[in-house]
Amino acid sequence: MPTIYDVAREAGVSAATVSRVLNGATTVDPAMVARVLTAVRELGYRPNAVARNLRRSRTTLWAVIISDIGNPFFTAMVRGIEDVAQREGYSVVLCNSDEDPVKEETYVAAALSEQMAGVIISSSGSVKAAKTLTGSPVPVVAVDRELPRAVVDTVVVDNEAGARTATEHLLAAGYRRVACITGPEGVSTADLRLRGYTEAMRSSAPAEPVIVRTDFREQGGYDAMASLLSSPEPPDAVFVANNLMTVGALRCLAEREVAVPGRMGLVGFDEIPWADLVHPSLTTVTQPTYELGRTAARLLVDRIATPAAKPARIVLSAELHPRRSSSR
Amino acid sequence: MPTIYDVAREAGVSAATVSRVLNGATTVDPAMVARVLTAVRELGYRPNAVARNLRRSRTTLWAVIISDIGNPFFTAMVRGIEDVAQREGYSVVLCNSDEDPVKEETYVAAALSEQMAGVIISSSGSVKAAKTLTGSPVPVVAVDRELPRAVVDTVVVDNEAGARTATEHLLAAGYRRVACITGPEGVSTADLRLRGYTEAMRSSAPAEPVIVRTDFREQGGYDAMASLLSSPEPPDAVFVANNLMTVGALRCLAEREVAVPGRMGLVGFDEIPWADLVHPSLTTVTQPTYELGRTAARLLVDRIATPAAKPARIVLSAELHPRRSSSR
DNA sequence: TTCCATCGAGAAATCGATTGCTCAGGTCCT
DNA sequence: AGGACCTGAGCAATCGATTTCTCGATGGAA
Repeated sequence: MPTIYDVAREAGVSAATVSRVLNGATTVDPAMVARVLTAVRELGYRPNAVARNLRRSRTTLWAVIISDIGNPFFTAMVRGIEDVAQREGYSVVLCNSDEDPVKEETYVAAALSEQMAGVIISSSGSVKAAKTLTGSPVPVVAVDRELPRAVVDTVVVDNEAGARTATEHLLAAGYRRVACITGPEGVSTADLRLRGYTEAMRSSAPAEPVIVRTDFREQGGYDAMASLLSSPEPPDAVFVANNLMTVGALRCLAEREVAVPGRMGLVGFDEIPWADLVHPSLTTVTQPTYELGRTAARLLVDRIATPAAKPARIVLSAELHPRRSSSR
Repeated sequence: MPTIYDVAREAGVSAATVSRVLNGATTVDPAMVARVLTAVRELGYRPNAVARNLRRSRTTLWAVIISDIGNPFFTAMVRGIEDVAQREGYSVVLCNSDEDPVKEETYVAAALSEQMAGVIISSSGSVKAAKTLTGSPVPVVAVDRELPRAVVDTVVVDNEAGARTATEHLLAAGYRRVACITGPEGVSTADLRLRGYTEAMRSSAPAEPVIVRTDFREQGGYDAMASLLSSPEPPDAVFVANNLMTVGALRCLAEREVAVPGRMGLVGFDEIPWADLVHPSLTTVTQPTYELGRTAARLLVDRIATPAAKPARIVLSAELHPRRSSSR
């Protein structure tokens, strides 16, 4: 791989001039510019970004730390982030923490070591990772999930309201014993969606709340639904706090031939791809996923520009999409 | 951010010793090791990976360039790659080319500039990107799709055989006018699956092959199916060459209330999440997705170890999963 | 013609970590 | 006791690009 010195020699100029041609471009004689560009082309020179980053002590990489790359919700969000990043001249490095706090900490450490220009994170709950981030000078934006015990730029949806609406929707449809399947404690979306559910139940439900906590995965939803079904007094409807768990729950119901929505009503949080094509079509609370990503990216751009600004907090709204699975 | 010199001063040793403590660990007095580690902890020192990479002239990052991050097939594959990478001490940088050759070229250029340790790519067809890669010293592995006009380590499934099986399955079920919806010319999976279909039609079909080319997206599948339906002599079955297009096709059929499998048989290539829960459940040709990723990652590890070895070519097999959408 | 301002380009320092080389001090053998 | 050898740690070069400083050349004004 040729270096800037090879180019300089080939063009008969100094390395400084080559650098100026490729970056500043000001104050360089057009004839030299031409010579340099020719040399660059002939040698197939490609600047060493590592050396540049070291000298400039900054990079053009963003670390985006999400908790499940298999979840279409996150990948849609990432698209929103990417589109902004690209326009602003940044590249996105996607890190998949897999809902594992230890992996999350590893990725955070790597992002800092690699001198990333910024971090966008959807926390899987590691307080240590959060502390490391806030204790460092790197700009951070929390998206979808709050960063535990930290005050940073944040973009979320109104999880509580969304969950309340979903639960009330089930109650209004005539379901009585509405249960809730939610995610791990300490993950803000799990806790807030649970709170929305509990509130709705408190204020208007004829039955006590029934809560199952599990991970945010398909298998978790399956298992949770199985345990609900085998309880002495099974619910007649369930509000499920994320998309993959909803699919798991539905699969469980399908396997056991429990009629949905006849014997069991179902509402899920998050968009589910082809939710309209499954049988029955799924009622969901959808979020402006792409917008969530875009907004987070914009906040990060602002934060990089003015590191001292007061942290922003943006709450987008979630919307109920009634379909078959909740209609009695 | 403290540097290695700050640590050295704090511990009363030279920077070289700090480096040796944190890396080599050989030939350092235990007392000094302790002093250094204490200083590291107290200062919250975190080695600057950029500087290290420059000095070592190598990194521990892999660029994984895929063509659609929204496609669950790719994300599953990425998991396989990640698991191997993690075990081998590499981090994975995911790059989403979005089926856009220009974006692909940009990412390839970035990977080279950033001195990535290796590249795993599922080409969206850019010959230029392929040339750049093979003309560079960086280890490359092609996965899922061949790298155009290049001889590199490759992991694919037997697309031709899979497509042939799928088509023969439809013919055996009694469908006559079987059409094919496939992806862009120049993308190996699109071309090979088409060839498998054509072979099956040649050898045993009562009707002429009907082919629609589109992109590998859901909307593309939708549009392709719409155009097939509005042709003077619509097919009675369709083989669709990837998962997202299959979903698009199914949505089109559902909207127009074309009975599947009654009036139209359907088989798709690639795993489709909850293919068993949609209505009707979808017959698919599935690939060992995770294994594809793992194998590619292993090849990359080998290639990095022995750059001069002869390129390997591994073909895994795809398997037909008959479900409702193709049963007459 | 001389002097000053301006412009353009090179020399060299720099970013932070790694590593080859060197050398001091101690051990062991003869 | 003297010399060979080994251990452990520091000095300084190095990776490749950027950027400050410096200086020569040019042009315009007096």
